[in-house]
Amino acid sequence: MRDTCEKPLNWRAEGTRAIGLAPRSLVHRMDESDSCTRCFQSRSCIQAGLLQNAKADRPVEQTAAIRLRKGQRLFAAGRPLDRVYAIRTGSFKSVMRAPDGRQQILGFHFSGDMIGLDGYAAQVYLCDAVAVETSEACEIDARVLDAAARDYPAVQRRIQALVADSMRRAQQNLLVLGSMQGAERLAHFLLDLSDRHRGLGLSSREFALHMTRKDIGSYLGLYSETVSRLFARFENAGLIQMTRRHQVQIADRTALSALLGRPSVSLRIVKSSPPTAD
Amino acid sequence: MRDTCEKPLNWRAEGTRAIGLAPRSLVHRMDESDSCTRCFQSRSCIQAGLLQNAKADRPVEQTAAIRLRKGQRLFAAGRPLDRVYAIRTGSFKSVMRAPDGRQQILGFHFSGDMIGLDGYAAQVYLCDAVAVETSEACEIDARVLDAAARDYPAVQRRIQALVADSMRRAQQNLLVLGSMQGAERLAHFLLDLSDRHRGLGLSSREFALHMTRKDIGSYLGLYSETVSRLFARFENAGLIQMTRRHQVQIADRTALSALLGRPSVSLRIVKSSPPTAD
DNA sequence: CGTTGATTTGAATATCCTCAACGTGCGTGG
DNA sequence: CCACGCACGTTGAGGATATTCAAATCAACG
Repeated sequence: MRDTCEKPLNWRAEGTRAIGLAPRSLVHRMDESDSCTRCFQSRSCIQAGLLQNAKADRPVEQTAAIRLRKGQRLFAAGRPLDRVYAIRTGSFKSVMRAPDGRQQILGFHFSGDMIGLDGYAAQVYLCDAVAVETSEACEIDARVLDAAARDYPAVQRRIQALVADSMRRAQQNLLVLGSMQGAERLAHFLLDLSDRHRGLGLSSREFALHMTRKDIGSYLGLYSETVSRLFARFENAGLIQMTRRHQVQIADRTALSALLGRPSVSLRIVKSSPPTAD
Repeated sequence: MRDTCEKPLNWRAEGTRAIGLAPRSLVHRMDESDSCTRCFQSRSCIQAGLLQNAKADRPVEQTAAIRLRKGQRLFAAGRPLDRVYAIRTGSFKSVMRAPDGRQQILGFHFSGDMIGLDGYAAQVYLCDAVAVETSEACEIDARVLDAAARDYPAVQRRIQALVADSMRRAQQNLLVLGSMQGAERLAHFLLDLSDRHRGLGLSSREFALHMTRKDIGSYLGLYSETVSRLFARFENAGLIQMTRRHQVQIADRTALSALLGRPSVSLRIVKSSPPTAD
């Protein structure tokens, strides 16, 4: 019943993780650097991850992963939820649009995350999903997923956990927006990203921020200028370092965490731009 | 199979509405002013509403509704979700506590609302539920609910819809906190309450705000002083009128709605406190 | 190499927080 | 029933924080 390849799969960086219950439960494994498209582009990895764990084997259908360029929309709010998506590469943002044109970014999603599940109960997408950069997503048919959930308790539980996460995340963000001020919000954001990157097996110390300052601002309830200034303050205070325009390095994780929990106590300039040789 | 009383039930004001799919689907009906405790205090109304609609009859267990005084807690975040609750009378707030002691109010809930369902997927309560005033709630055993959901698609759908609502509400509030300023947030809050009161068959023009200014502030991401000042500005501008300390009357709904969608344009004093004879 | 969009920086302003004092209403107990 | 105490609410003044508008800089891309 195995189909394509036998190589180890970098489950964490691929769509499979989204549903897969544990790496060892996957049928297919593949090297991180391997790009065996035949396997990646099929729905097989995901379903294999699902069904193998449920102690079943199933024939696998071949479908292409969806590729989106920056700014393109994966799904639109209000549409009936017929598929959910596992992000293979790149990143997406969840955008909510108010009738008056205003928009709010509800979250950012990275490789391995599932998106669309916040609308699972409503059976309707609650927000737009827009690619932050060129990205690929595996589509998972909602009916197939429902069927799997009906037949296999483990799958059912996994889906529930993912839905629960999106609820928890929304409520957590309410706390962030409702009772933190700028510097604290940004610190929280950076630490959250850091943790999630660690979860992906990537560096939690240095990572890319492909979204714009405006996007970060929308997510944090701030204006892009404010975000920009906060980044500058963090850098001056020695908390972070911008290695490139969209690449941040956590220089002092402890001090960043210390920003949480209390108002923006100090943020004194630590190094007044000493002309160091780098 | 019917047990206690045959009188018409004010479904809207009672816990039954929470799950009941439509008033006419209820087995038991009772007059609004009637206090037939035997029926109200039993789980029967709720389950009858559930099961009758699903075209089934079942024996009914007798359990008391829970009565809480102001400030008492119905359930606590982190505990396994073994029951959900339908509010019979009074009101509750959902409170999230951060490890650092800070707290954020996630929502207010009134008679007829179900609470606890935001943690349904997680199988754990995600927040505390605290009585805003003396209140009564009917408990619904999660296992009984699950069983009903398994057996009856209509019940399943109803629960999903309620879970979906709590998700939608959380996301909507993210928009409010993330991209509206004080006056707009309060206007939104008042209009939301107004609509919900209409939904309960109560006046959408005048209603009570039993929660404190501090609670409203926490919910809206503002300080109680700011909330107080905003109320004063609204009253001066002729948008609302405080009939009592905790009773508000929407005087100019159109103008209130107009506050949404754009920044706090004007809020000019309409009547400079003319010494009217009242 | 020029155009475009994003980002940074500056200055002025608005909003909201913070502290403090005072007023009000409510419940308790005399 | 009244007096008291206490929590809540209101109001004011000052300051911190974030917005807003404007201009300059930077980066990416054709």
